[in-house]
Amino acid sequence: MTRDASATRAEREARERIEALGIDVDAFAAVSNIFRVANAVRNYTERNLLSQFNLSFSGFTVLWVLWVWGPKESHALAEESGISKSTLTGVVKTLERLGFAVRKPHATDGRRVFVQATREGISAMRKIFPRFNDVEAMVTRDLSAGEKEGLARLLRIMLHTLER
Amino acid sequence: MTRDASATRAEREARERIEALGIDVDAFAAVSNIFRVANAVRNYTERNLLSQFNLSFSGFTVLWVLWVWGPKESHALAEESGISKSTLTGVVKTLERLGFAVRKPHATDGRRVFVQATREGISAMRKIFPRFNDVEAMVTRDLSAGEKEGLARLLRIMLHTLER
DNA sequence: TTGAAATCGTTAGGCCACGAACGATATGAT
DNA sequence: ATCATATCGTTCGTGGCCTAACGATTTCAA
Repeated sequence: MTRDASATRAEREARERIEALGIDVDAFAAVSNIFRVANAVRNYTERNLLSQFNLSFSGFTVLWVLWVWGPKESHALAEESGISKSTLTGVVKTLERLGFAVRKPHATDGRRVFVQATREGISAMRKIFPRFNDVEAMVTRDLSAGEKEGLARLLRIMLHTLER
Repeated sequence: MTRDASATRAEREARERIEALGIDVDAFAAVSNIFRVANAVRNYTERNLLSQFNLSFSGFTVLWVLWVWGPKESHALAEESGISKSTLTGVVKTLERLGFAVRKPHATDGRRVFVQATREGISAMRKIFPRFNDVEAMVTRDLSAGEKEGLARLLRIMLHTLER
């Protein structure tokens, strides 16, 4: 069968080892599979796509945010990218080295810094993003459109739960 | 409303910026939300639970695998934990320093190494895992049991797709 | 108007992440 | 028995990732 949604061997093992402890097995299955999929997709895209552009997954994410939102201040860029500001400092340094982004000082506030994508950064994203989306389509190819929407809906509920 | 599954602002922005490019928007929404949730839950557990035991998320994962499966050879342990063997070397070093795991040479093959959890490692996992599961239950608290199962099912389909 | 407090991005230190290359060991063909 | 080949875990180099602490700057109250 093409769509094998039975529990993996790891899950069955875990279930046996754990059953006595009063564990919420549904929550465990849902969350641990989120980690598995995220990890697998991240590794796949880094190896097979992003490495060709010398981009890490985080570098790609940050550049993507800059592409979609336009110039952003550091703290907002970090938050939107899901990384800490100190990590962002390093990532932006790498993006600058690659010629994909630049830092711009704030006009009136000497503490603040804008980051914006360069023309090369934009141009690279226009090449990369469709291919990234190809990977997204590939990894979800055994889900129907309705299932993809349902998946996204459930995940958004979780995000909303986490944001409180 | 308690369950807000409408698209986030980021998603709406992205959609506008992207619509012209022939992108698979359902795949995009599904996959990008997987990353968002995984990232958020990982950060949450590292900050609020694992840090108390000096464990990183990877350290926790590896120790969890050892707890569930018993002693494992390095390559299998790395694979099951979703990290590379070179990363595993470092993580096991940390676990050894914490007293949570030990390395055991293979009886007849000088190249191979077993890793196994110590009594302290097992004891720590018995404390940590229920609390980890509490977090899993918390982040999925706005999903019904059926929705959690459905979520896990869709993710397993994706894993199966990726494993080919 | 000066001095405490808040806020900004960066740095420092530690661990984790990968691929590539390495030394040690084992295997298999001749 | 020997030598090429394969396989194992580790090391190396580079970069990402975090928190805590820092200097620089701004804000705001006295």
